Amino acid sequence: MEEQTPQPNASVQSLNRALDLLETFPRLGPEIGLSRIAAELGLSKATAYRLLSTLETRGYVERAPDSRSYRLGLRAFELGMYYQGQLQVRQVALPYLREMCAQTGEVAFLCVREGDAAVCVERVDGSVQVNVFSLRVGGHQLLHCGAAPRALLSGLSDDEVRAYALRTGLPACTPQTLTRLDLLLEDVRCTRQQGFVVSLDDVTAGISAVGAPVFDHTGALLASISLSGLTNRFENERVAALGALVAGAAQRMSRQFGYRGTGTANQ
Amino acid sequence: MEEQTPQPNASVQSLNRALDLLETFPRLGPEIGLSRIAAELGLSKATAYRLLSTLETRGYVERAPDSRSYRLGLRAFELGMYYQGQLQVRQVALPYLREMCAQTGEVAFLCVREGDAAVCVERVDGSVQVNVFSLRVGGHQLLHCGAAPRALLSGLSDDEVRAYALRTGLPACTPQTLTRLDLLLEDVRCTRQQGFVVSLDDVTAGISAVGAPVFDHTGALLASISLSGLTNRFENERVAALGALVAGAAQRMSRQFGYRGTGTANQ
DNA sequence: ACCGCCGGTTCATATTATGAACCAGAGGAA
DNA sequence: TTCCTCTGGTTCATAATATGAACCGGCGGT
Repeated sequence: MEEQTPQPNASVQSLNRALDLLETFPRLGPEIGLSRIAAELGLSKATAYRLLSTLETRGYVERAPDSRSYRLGLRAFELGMYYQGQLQVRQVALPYLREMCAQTGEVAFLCVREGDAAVCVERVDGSVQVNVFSLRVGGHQLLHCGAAPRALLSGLSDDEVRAYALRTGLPACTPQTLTRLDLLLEDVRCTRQQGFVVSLDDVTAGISAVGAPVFDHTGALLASISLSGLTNRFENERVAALGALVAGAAQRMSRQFGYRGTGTANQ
Repeated sequence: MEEQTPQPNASVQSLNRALDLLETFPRLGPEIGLSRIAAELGLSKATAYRLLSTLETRGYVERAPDSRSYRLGLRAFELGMYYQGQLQVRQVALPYLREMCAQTGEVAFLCVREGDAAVCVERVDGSVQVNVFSLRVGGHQLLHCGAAPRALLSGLSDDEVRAYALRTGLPACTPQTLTRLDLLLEDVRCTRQQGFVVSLDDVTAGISAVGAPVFDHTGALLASISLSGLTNRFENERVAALGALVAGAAQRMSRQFGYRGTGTANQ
């Protein structure tokens, strides 16, 4: 209770604690015990227990089969799926993702930005089976690693990219990850010019992708799409073709949202 | 503040209010204004605003593009997808769902029980395009309508079925819905005997399905699977074949969970 | 039989959430 | 234009609310 919260806005602390609690499950493994949770959040067991009880009766938290520890509950899932179903950019994107998959056999992703991360909101698999993607639907990825994330990054201004680099420090996923700001800025400009990102092994070794950003009628960055697959299927000429494909799809999507620009320098 | 909550367990009321608020979005449309929310929840605007602000800074609520009204946020989606990814029954079920789809061309569902409703946690589409299913992934359905829901119902005891009927009143979705307790009990017993449910137009006209329950090693009901499609593809002989297929898949799943019984009367 | 740890519970305390009343601004009507 | 009525947002004194130290009873290992 000896907090010195600057209180930037009105806020409800017990709700914040409950949200911290819910987010503990993804952080610390699917099932956690009461004492662990309390310790982790810096709460007394009583407080943690009350929060857990409330969340449990509401279905946002379940008891594990051993009935000792807790895990995330079904209601959380229901809310999340409702969000996905309502997301209009997803509705617009789905046919394009399917089309790209059918044409190429690769895997198509749709991502939106959340702060410094890209969140994958949809994935459509093509004919080629690949299961080593680090990006799950509903999962995060920093904006400078991967095709769809970097497509989002390229939709930001240079200043925003610089600020992003300062905040995150551009950690590397693989030796191919762009970890220097100057190279990243250059890449971002190149991306804006040709209309698509090329990502070769920069998030997972052996996985490559191409991606492109989607804008709305105000020119604001809305989402990004990508085509991912095994690196050995991404040789030079095909990369150009795939890039043109995603860039074209992204541009048609942007038009559908009323965007009048091109998002590229040529064309 | 003049509540007479019997307080069955420890509970945090501001958290309850926040959860009510989140659940308001699925109930009352994707985007809602502050005043509407406050009125709907019986809160003062100040309280609703504080809850919304907290949820918004945490990403569980977003502002609509018009920046006046609120909608569900990306974090809710992330949590939900984490739940789905961790759900072990889904991991086990997926190959079976895919197999059934590939063999039949129909659409396969996986449902789990949540109180009086079945919640769809996975859907795998076959070769036949059908988009009129009332059951979305993450969506509800009362237990007495539809193949997968009724498969869950058949996993309950007769007394539980009776209690369910009393609670819900067995509302009808279509003229084919079983709305009489005696018929429902008979159907449930029949289901247990033959090992699968047959659902003909009882939730949506023109849509039929077969389903079967999945049990764990303690014999507790874990989930149910179903195959759904256009009714004109569900003539008598094929229904029997499809029923045997889902019942077999469900039984193999149950075995995988350590269930030693058969769940049926024959075999 | 012991000990330590677990989840769960109690209760006096004061921190915390509360809503009536209040702004400022947007949009419609006249 | 002016007026009016909505909206979302803010303030502040009040008391209702959440809080954690200390406490159980039970389980598992030693």
